[in-house]
Amino acid sequence: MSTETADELMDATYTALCKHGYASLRMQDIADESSKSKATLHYHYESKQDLLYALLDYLTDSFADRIETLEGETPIEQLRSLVETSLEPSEDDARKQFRTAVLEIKAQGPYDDRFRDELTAFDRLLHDRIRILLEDGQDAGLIRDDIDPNETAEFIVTVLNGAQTRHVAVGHSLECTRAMLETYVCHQLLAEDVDRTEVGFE
Amino acid sequence: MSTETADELMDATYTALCKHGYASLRMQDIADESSKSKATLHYHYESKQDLLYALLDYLTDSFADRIETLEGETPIEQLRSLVETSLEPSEDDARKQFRTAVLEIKAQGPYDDRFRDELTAFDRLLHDRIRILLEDGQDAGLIRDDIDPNETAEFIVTVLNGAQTRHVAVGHSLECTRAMLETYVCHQLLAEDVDRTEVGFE
DNA sequence: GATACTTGACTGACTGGCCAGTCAGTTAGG
DNA sequence: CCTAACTGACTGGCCAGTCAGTCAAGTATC
Repeated sequence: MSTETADELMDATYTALCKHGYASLRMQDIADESSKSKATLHYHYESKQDLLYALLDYLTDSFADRIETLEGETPIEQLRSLVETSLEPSEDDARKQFRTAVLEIKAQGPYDDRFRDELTAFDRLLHDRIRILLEDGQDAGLIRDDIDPNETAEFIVTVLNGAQTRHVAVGHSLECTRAMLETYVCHQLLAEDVDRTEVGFE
Repeated sequence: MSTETADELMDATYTALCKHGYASLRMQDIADESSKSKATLHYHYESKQDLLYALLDYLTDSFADRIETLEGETPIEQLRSLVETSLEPSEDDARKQFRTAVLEIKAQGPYDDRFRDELTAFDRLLHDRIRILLEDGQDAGLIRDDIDPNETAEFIVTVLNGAQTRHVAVGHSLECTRAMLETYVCHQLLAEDVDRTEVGFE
């Protein structure tokens, strides 16, 4: 399969997944989003599951790239940027639909080993990135030395997951969680002698 | 329909939902868990969806009862008890399977108004209960006056959601989140002049 | 107290629609 | 030619929902 075709199919799968959701996603929906027929999808991919696994790989890779370089001078600002990306409001439907599809897939984790592995990779990427930001923050004297970067990163990842789940399930505001997380970072994590305004706090 | 039959069908639906998950739940699975036939389920309930809506009502009611009275003398201890119930480890599979099914249903929120309404009721029950505990804690002088009980309750509900999502999706430990939440309460919420040992902190 | 009628609960067997996956081809580039 | 890419038409399994009936527990009628 040519790279263009592969990319086209990944795009089509992504679009169809967002549009229809995981549960009611049909191979025909994916074909409809591409220039290829349903039979062609089966020609390139063993099964519908395989196609979805390929999409998850693809998304994980692009997520890894995206969190590599973050906006902001200090680790604190970079952390803020990471959080803002994760909790960016779904003004257009597209983002919320994607988050919904991801949540559907998360709920399939226990039934599908491959999904769980992909989700675990995703989770770990995010966790490790945050842990490193916290460690960098400690090295720069911006973050208290008495917090555990590992556990704190776990906590932040959990909060991000919670915000996304509630956003999808009950329409809860992402912004509300973002604000609480900002407060948490400012009061619990920031070293006492740091000038708040220097790291973007009011 | 007699109350016994109704209860039996709710039990059967609950058991089948946990055993098979939402996505692959068939009417036959539910019938298999009860003494009735599949056709009887359709006799009592318009559709499979209706049966599930009835189950959610049933579960929401029993959840409301359960959070009414919480173990513990002080609001702090009661909050701890509520958190522990929400994050009780899934030593037996049953609890994890139920959490998985709930997550599957949460991910259906955007596609099903009735589900979203039920989920919203559930979310609000939990949020309001926590808000009241925080307010009681403020009245008793146990919790800082400068935190907003409403926003803080939102934050805690979000953390609980996140813990459950990660637990289901990637098998992340619930205990780990429980511990971080304990620290959060102790450092961010507890009033400064409170003797930590009096409210169960080490 | 026997007979017929009614009704609610229940069921086995069936149907119709849906959809992943298959297959026997066609087409185009090398 | 040969092969990889591609396709329309088809198939088989699955499952929610339907239907024509059974059955037992009333309840009215004589």
